[in-house]
Amino acid sequence: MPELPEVETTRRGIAPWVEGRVVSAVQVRQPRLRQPVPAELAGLLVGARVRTVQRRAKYLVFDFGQGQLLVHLGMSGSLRWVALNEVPGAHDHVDLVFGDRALRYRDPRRFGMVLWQPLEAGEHPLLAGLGPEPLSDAFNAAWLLACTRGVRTPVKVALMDARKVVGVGNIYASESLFRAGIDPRTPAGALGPRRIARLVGCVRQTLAEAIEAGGSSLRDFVGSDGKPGYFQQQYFVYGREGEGCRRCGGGVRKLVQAQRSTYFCPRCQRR
DNA sequence: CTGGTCACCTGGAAGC
DNA sequence: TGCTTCCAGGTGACCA
Repeated sequence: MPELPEVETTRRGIAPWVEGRVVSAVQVRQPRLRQPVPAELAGLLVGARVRTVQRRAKYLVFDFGQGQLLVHLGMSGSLRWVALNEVPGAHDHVDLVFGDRALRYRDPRRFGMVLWQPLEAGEHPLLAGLGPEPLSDAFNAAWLLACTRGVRTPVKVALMDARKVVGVGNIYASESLFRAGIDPRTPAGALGPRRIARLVGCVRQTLAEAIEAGGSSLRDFVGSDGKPGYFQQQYFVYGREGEGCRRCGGGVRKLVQAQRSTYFCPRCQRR
């Protein structure tokens, strides 16, 4: 997916277009996403007005008053604001139509989701139990320290645990740990208050800078205005195995943790 | 509870 | 050129 910065960039890109507008039609070409797109989606949304477009973790939350449309972009999803007469491609699975324009959901790998949560049902189960937003005050050193005590999981894997903090994906987990000077293999519970505090700051800084940069330019991501053009962010370590560390010049190494690639500099990052 | 593994799906790149 | 294999931004479900 788009990691959190891409989701936030998408939100900022589409919100001005869809907020306040009324859905005139819904087109579902492929309902088989990670979870099925609700069959009654058109009946629920046609005639309803988008109040706000918010984000919780990597979910986009379209508030319609009587309920929320949750959109998760999975690994390869994107949302674009298109002219209705633009011919949909093979992986353009869902359109929310607003007059002569549409919000078009594309997702080649179909790991994403489009879900409906009625107002009376409260918080969606997938959102319940999520940890704090990384850029909120609730994600602080005291919290991370508390929820890593006794945890033997490598800190990189722990950072990607949504119960501890949401929105830290595979790229930014490696990047944050590089900035913090922490070896990704360190058991989370072995980090003391000072290093935990440093890590919290580095996570926030890494994500904030990426959002500022407009998200990273990745193969499947297309800007919400239709231009495929966020500039590629310069990563410290991600995807740079064998290349020189930008800080010390030493070789960046790659290892696999929990079936995901981790990149780090063994000289700059310590246990 | 924790920690580890698997599954879902397509496409692009690398390898032969 | 063409076929095969590997790998990719996520995360819920399942198991010991």
